[in-house]
Amino acid sequence: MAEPSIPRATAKRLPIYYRYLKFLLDAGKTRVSSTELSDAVKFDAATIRRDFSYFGALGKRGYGYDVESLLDFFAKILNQDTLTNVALIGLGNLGHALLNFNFHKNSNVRVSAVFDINQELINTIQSGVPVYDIKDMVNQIQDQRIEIAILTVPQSEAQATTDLLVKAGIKGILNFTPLRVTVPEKVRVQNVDLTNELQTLIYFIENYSEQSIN
Amino acid sequence: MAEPSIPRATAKRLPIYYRYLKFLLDAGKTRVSSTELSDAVKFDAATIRRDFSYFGALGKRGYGYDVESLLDFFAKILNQDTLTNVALIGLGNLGHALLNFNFHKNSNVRVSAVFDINQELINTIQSGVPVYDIKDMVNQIQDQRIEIAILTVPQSEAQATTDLLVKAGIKGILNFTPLRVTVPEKVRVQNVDLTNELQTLIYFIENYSEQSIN
DNA sequence: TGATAATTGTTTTTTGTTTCACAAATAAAT
DNA sequence: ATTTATTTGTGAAACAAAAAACAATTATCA
Repeated sequence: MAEPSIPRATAKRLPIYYRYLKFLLDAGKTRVSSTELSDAVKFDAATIRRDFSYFGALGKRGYGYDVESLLDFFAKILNQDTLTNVALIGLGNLGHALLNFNFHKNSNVRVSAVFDINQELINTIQSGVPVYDIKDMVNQIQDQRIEIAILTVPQSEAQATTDLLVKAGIKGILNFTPLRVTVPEKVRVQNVDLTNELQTLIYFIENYSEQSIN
Repeated sequence: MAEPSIPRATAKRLPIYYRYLKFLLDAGKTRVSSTELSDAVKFDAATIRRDFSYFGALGKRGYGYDVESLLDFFAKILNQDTLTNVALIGLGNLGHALLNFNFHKNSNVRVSAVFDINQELINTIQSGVPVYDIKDMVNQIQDQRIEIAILTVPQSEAQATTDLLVKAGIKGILNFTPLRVTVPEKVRVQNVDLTNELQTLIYFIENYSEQSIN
């Protein structure tokens, strides 16, 4: 692949562009300007043009961007042709919700294995996905060549479970626990901290007047 | 309050500091250094010292920070003495999970009202919280003086529901829908986009070698 | 008590990101 | 055909955040 390494801030916006372009295509739109995109995705139009320009000249001056070809381009960039299997670790409240959350509907991601310690769940199929004993996690992840895990275990188990994931050779963890887990350099962790999001929102409301946090 | 307006990046870290300090206090620790904090929360020690210094000289050179007084300080900053009631809009998969997700356990936040369109749920109590008809949302939110909403309705309803929330005078929305909703300046939106988080994680794994995204 | 080690608070530097502003290119209109 | 309106792509400026570096201060220990 070896794309020219794009700024991180840009990389985080790519899936948002992709999703909205898909929406536009479905809606039958053939062209779109950076200003229109800006209205929809709420990033400054200049930011959008700059983001796109990292990948070359994708638009046409005086015209805008061709929806279909731009979408095709981003599909390639984001590897939308390849299905990514992810493991879900921990089938509590949030785990269940994420299992039913249809990642697959708008993306190339599918939960293909669930791990838990609850004997009642182990060896059952939940929402179409097999549930395994967490004791078999390392082997299963290796056998199934899964590289991404969604972590929704209790905080107290977070580090130990992460260590197992690392041992299994996982490359990325979407961490829903409030613990900031420790991993080797090569493993990437993306934290989703719901309590934190809410508290930050409250803090901003109480202490700032202007808009937008993201 | 009118604190000297702190950088946004710092503000986002405050709840994380707060939570970890609470953990330290519970564990019986009386002092902590920026280096120790750095190990736990994964921000550079210099960043942590800088963050704290926006609030004055909270530490002691050669010693570190006193856990209890630092915690007290952050509790005030984050208004931890006041309970914040939030409304949950939409009781689907994710809504249920968030209702059972114990925000209250580590924070001053509580879901105090749920709104949905499902007649089977309306006027029942779910996980200790009353469910109202979404038709009564504007009135209820105003009567109960709720200022924050968690939005977990289907994407197709997201903008219309947001418009109602704005009408009801809500000040902040934690938006779990993939739609980037449009709101007036004064209303703050924090987007939590799960598909996006996963796709970003995958993109980073495939295209970058170094660590950490947040 | 004096020397050494630890650790903060802050200045400076570096890095990263966003936005402005406008020339270049194109499309649309007359 | 020519003019006018649009819209990109990008250099430069502005802004924001992170990290390095280190003086100042305090603790600890011999």
